[in-house]
Amino acid sequence: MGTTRLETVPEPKYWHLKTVLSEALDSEFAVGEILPNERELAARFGVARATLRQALEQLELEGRLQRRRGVGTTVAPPRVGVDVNPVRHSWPGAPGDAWQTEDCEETAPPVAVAGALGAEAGRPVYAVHRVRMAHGQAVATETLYVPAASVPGMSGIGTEAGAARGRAVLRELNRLELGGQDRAVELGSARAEDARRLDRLPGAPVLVVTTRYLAAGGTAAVALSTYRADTCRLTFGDSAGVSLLAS
Amino acid sequence: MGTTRLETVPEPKYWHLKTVLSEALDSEFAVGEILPNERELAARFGVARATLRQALEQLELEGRLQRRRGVGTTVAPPRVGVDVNPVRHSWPGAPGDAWQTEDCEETAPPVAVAGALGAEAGRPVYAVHRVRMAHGQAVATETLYVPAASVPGMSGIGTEAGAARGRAVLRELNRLELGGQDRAVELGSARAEDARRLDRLPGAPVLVVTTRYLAAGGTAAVALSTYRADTCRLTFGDSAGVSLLAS
DNA sequence: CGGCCCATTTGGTCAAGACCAATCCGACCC
DNA sequence: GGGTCGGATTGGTCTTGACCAAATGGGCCG
Repeated sequence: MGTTRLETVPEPKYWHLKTVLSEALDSEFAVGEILPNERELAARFGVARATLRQALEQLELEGRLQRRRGVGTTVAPPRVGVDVNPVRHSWPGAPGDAWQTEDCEETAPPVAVAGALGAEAGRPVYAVHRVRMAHGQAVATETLYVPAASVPGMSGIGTEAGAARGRAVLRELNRLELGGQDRAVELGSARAEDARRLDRLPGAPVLVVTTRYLAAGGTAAVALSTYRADTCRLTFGDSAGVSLLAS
Repeated sequence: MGTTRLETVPEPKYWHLKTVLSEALDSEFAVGEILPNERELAARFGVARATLRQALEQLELEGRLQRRRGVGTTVAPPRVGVDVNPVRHSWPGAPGDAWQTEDCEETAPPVAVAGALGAEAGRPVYAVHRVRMAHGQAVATETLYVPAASVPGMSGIGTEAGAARGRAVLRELNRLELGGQDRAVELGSARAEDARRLDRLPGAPVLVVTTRYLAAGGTAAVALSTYRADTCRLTFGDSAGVSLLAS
């Protein structure tokens, strides 16, 4: 990464800058390596720091960079493929399960959730909070909403601790005959609560996955999952889901 | 939306601002309505224009707003659900097909694509370019890579026009026994070419879908699709994929 | 030695102002 | 009537400069 000056070009400076940096990342830096700090990079390219940051933000959005206040900007490893179609036996307690149940509360569901649950609207639900780990870091949070009426075996542990109670809900739900799933994926920004769990700043880009678990009687449960968009590639199906983005 | 002043808060101003604006959008604005311009909004909230823009960018990322230079900032309609699991008969020519084939070229595939195609690496492929329409606007672009050897019936129309040639490739591909698909979804930023087709600025956030079409002999084709992240909610399965994000 | 504290480093936030470029629309001319 | 030119409007880009907050690491103190 030399002391290349930007010329007057029809395209925005930050866009050109992003291209230059991207090529430099490919050829001159190793994963995990730390870049010069923003003030020095800006000076080296002859642009304002704000302009440089615009380029860095794009690269971070694409999962090429990782920035941490007080530490620096490092080259990010390739995105990790995360299967959103976990086979049934990978639910809590089973081997290979990457989800960690953290809490469970009995509450009135948000309106959107109540609507998705159909006839069960307005009735109390269990909200089970889970976190998904990959490579030692949290990559996703999830809230699973289960109508209380669907898991009748729960009455015995009404006041138990959150995590254990959540595992019990999932165990009961696992006993039901589930007829399939129904998913949607969209872009969102992390709420303060999710950002904290994912070790990100509020507003960080996340992939929001909405799942409906279907049963004979209708919708057995719905889940709202948020995956770190910078580090995750969501896969559907058996393979690892090769990325063609490098092309 | 009154002349509310921001107080000194522990959270960033743009974050608070985003919350205030978001609530105002829910209660005081209709879809399609145009907001006051950025300079006036900034003055009204007593912040710098850059700070206001940070809040607007977040809201645009979440699909709440739509901004167009020279026009203004308008309230965006809810995201449109787009099924990425099109049934087979919806391929070109069939009724209900939202894809429009635009061009087709015979070329050497990018390395990432060659790798995904396995044994066919290095061999020439057809690159079919398509655009997906929804509600009268382009919401996705796609490049489908098919090994030339897989569609032998093409020799007769080698020099034909792009779009017609592309449709022929798809028709031939459709004759093969396809064994299923394999998908991955990740966040990306629109390349200049895709941005132009999607009526967005370069770097706009997109959902990148990588699809492998499987056949008996291995991978029959791969597709790289980019969906407008601001306007699309990708759905998998039969239902419309209700969004719980409003909660 | 062990733990606390503080200066340094680094990215994050914010301000004020300038100019650029896409768009729109009315005035004008043919 | 219809096309064309030109300002006015609006979001997009860029600069300079300042301060804030998380993280680190070295040094001091018990």
